[in-house]
Amino acid sequence: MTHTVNDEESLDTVSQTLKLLGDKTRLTIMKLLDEQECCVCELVGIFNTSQPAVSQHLRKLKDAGFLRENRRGQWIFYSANRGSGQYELLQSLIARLPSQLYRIEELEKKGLRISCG
Amino acid sequence: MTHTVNDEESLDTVSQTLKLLGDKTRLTIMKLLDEQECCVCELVGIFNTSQPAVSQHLRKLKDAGFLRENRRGQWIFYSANRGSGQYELLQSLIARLPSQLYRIEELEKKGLRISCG
DNA sequence: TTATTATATAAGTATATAATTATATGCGCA
DNA sequence: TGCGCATATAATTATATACTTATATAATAA
Repeated sequence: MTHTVNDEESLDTVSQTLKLLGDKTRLTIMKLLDEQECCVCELVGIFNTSQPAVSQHLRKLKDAGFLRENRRGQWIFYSANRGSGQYELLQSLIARLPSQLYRIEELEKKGLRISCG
Repeated sequence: MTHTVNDEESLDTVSQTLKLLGDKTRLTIMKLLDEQECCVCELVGIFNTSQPAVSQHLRKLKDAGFLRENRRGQWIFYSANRGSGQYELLQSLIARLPSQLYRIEELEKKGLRISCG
């Protein structure tokens, strides 16, 4: 058995995934969205970045197949796509991270939670 | 139990590690060096990059604690540092990748192998 | 010692990435 | 319809990253 094209693809796929998750904001977003569906404005309230910055991170994660989106009225709720072919890899990474649910609780204290879901 | 400083560190540590390994060349280097100790000139022969480029990748990996170095004469041999605190994370990633030993075999065929080790 | 080989580092350049600002789109409601 | 809010996209700017070229360091061998 020798080197195959699939081998190369595996290196490409994994390195691209790691590059995507090698950003602290995106990694945190994935951890949180694996625990709890959130809309964009909640994520904006949680992270110290602008709405476009959050949108752009979400776009990259969605393009890679890591997110599901779910519109309800004017809000778009995002959550981890557990059907992604890369979900197991994602899971093995975020399982190491502390829960981010406390961020949602902080949002609630500030009255910024969108609870229409 | 609430949010702690360690939690933040975990997010920082993991995201930095993923950023480091989110480069295809570095990821491949780590896979290979986990299987087989190699010197710099062998890695230069294997990857299509210059010697300084390889050196710079090795430096980053070494700074992160992922590599052990071992000088023998004029050669410096690198291998995965299995004692790294992050080795388990590293292992969970590279275990998914195909063996890179075929690259060593190709080197041998070209007569570029440093077999003094 | 000098020459040669292996490796590292520094400086510069090119490219990629993330963030901001500005604008567009889409939905709900008066 | 028109307005306000949520989100997305485009364009720009700032920053980070990877690579190249040039040079320095270290070891060996003549």
